[in-house]
Amino acid sequence: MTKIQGPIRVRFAPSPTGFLHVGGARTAIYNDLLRQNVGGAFILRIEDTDKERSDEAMTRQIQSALAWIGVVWDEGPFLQSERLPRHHERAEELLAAGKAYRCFCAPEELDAQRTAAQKRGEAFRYPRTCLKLSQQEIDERLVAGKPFAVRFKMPDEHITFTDIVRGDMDFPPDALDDFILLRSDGNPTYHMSVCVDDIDMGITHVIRGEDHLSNTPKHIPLFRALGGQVPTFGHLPLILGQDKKRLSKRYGATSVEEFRNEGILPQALYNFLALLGWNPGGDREILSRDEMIRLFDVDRLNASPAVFDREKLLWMNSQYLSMLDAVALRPHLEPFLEEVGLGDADPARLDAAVSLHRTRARTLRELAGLLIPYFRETAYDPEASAKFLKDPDLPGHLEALRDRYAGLPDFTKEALEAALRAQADERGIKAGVLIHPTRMALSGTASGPPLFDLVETMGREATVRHFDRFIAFLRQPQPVAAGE
RNA sequence: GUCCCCAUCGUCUAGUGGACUAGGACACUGCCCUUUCAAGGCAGGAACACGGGUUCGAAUCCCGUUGGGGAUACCA
Repeated sequence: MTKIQGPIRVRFAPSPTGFLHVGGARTAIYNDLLRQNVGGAFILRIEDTDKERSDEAMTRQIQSALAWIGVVWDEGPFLQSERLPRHHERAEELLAAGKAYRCFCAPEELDAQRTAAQKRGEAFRYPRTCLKLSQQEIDERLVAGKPFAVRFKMPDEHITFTDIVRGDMDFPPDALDDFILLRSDGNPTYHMSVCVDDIDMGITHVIRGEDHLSNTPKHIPLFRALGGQVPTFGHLPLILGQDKKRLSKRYGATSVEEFRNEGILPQALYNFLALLGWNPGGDREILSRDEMIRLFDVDRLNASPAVFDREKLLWMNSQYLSMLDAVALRPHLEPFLEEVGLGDADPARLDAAVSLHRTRARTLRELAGLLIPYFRETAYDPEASAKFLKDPDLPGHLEALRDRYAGLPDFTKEALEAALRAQADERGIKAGVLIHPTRMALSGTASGPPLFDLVETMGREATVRHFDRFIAFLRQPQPVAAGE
């Protein structure tokens, strides 16, 4: 297919009726990749003309979600609501030029006709009742103060265009009807607003969701009637849920904000969403934004819908967690540290602990949870600690090990390991007999990073304290289970 | 209902008429590594929706069926 030549002007035009959905985010990402790949400008436009459903807070929310995920826009945000007079003005021009006409038909009447047509198995098209009105009839209604909408006079011809992702499209004239440009309250409809804005903003490429595919044959003649350059279109397939139906709340998080709160890294979400419907060629899947920009090619955009796979997102996030070092992770981790009460923990120790645990967590929230034992006493996992209670020699072993560690000249993992193994030898036991309870004493769990890394990072003082506490735990009278 | 779009492992995908015994990734299973848990390495099971064509040859092109999705608004 044809290579897209820059500079181009693309736009992302969400309506602020909710948090930024992953589908919207993906659309923004493809616009971002295209814009960065070929050069030009990315325009952010907020389609807030539906005042009842729009919310200023959501507008800010969408911007912050886009910024967080790493989408860069060059112009805007422009609020569509502020351009209403302009939309109105252009509609008046179409009316004056005879490219649009007033429709006095009552909505209820049209609804009835629509239902009847559907019953007969036919597609309903506005029968152009009001197009046939004489000037005199129009004037009479105007004088009588009859409300009217303004309809676009659709040309009676096939509308064809080449969609970037779907190829050649052809819509026959009987599939289209004279849609409304201006409502009877004078407000422009979505179709009117988008086309006027796209023209005024010099948009050359419109990459949007598939739900707009059937709007495109309406928009193309409108662009022409308005004397504007018809942009190139590309319609992205939808993102589906596990049941292959449109992604919905039932499957958990669907907005960028929710993934952020769960502890997904922005790089991971960007990467994951970009690959949901686009393939850069080759087998690599972990790619930075810069690499994706370099490789981006609309020809490799998929036309079939994709199911959103949470598991794979989590996997990708864990890959990013492992790739980034503790310092790079710091700003992302901060809110989650606050959440678990580690907001003012010692940074050096925090970084050391993060390096030990990053490959063991799938989300930032999980990672923060794994860090707690380094700073606070935590409960011993009841199931995993139960078996240590059965060994009467264990408290003695651990006391000796504690004393050895307390007096160790250098508290390094090599020295710690040598000391532990030496003690095991002296006592004629296997190293594992000491290793496992020591891990439990320090972290409260049976799993985690290599033990001596854990001990070193914990530090001498805290280690000794943990030993004391665990020895006391082992020695306390054990409750006897009822019935035994 | 009508119009439009889509169809490769459970999922994301590679594949653009012969190199396909259909490749990779997630998930799953087994093995290795190992003080545990991860990570990593190796191996395994797992797909061309169905039916007709076209062609010497079809996952790939055409038609139909089925399934899924979208649009059918004075919502965006």
